[in-house]
Amino acid sequence: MNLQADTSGLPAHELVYRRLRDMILFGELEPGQPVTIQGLVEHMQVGMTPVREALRRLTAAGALEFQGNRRIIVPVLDASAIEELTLARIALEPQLARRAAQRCDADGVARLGATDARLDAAIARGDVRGYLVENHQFHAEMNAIASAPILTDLVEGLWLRFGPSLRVVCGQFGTRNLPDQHKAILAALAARDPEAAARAMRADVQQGMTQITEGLA
Amino acid sequence: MNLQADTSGLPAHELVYRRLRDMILFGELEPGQPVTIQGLVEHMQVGMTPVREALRRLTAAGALEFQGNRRIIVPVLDASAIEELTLARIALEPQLARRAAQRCDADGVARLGATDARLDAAIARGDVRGYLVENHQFHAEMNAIASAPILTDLVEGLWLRFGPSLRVVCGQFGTRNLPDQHKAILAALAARDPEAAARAMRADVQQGMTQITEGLA
DNA sequence: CAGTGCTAAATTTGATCATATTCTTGGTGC
DNA sequence: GCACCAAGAATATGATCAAATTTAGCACTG
Repeated sequence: MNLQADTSGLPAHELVYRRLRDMILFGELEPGQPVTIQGLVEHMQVGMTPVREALRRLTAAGALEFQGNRRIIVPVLDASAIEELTLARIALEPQLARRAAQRCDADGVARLGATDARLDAAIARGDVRGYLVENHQFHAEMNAIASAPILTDLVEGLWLRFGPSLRVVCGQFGTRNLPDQHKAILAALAARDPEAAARAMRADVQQGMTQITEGLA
Repeated sequence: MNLQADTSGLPAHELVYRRLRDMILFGELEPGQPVTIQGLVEHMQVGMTPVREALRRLTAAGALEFQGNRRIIVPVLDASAIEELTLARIALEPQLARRAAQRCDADGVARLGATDARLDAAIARGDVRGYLVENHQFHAEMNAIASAPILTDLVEGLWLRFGPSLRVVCGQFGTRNLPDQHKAILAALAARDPEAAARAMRADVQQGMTQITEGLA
């Protein structure tokens, strides 16, 4: 399982992008925090051109927000943003689960099961970052099985938008009280039942987004 | 009606982005065509940094495709890409129509009606580019009424993905045979009937994507 | 002798950086 | 409280380096 897929030879702007994306997804940046080009230039030991390109990609995806005044910040989600994100996730992610159930083989179920076990372990030891990483990994692996690159792209963009806020909520409550529907999803995939997979995913999304809503209220 | 909203004072990378986006949406680029940084630098009389940033934004949105070899091309859609785009549009755009119907006032209906009239005029005079511009404008105005910035962003990204291919299809058949559901959408908005608006939008999307599928077959 | 395929030089294109310029902002004096 | 000035940050350019593609030359084979 090679999470850290060979980074040598990749252009600097790609590496900066990935590091920033992980920082957003896994909670090293918090909502409202300003992100400066110069700060990243120093922090990452690279010129400003690659930094600028990475920031453009992330602002284009909505993972960062461009304030008119040449300032960039990590977006702060209001109630209506959360509502839109919920709507979009519920519209898209069950579709991916459905496709995954149609294409999943025993090997895929096994890999997802292993990821889910690592997720449970992270919860058990109270490891917030581990939870965020494995939870994302679980969904990413499922999306890979669905082999729908465009839908997966869209969904990844949504995750980037709520990543920092999810981290805030987890930071408040720790890893207690983090129920998910992963067992039901796994069962549906193993049974090759697309509709059950879609239903379980819908429930998982709904549950996750409710947590964000309540945590930020 | 100020389409060309004040461009003075905007940074060069923003202007390059908008020009490129319009070229993609309204058919000045065709699927498979390579897009080079240096070419754009000459064509647009700006330095390479702004061009690079605009290209990163567009590749992040899926409007352009990054070939591993440092080359960028306009994406060529295969059947499965069209299927995914159709799925995503049907999942999202009816939702926007529903919200628009809930928030639309008489003024909004009037503006949309005017845009649709210009669209019909463009079809009547066989103006393919005019058709593409006004068709996009119609949907953009409706999305503005829906006031759901995140969903609108997502949908705009989808349009960027199929823009060049839509242009190819229109180029083949001219503006004959370009039916749409705009009259039904307008009626639903005027009647403040969210479900009818969603149904009509679903039909409009389905119709448009079917045309692309058949045109490229 | 013509055609094919390989190798290497040349050209084109992309990536990065250092630097100059412009804009925003926060402080200072009136 | 308002105008002005200085500091810092973002924007934009051109130069430089690296990588990839194309082209040209050459040998080899049918």
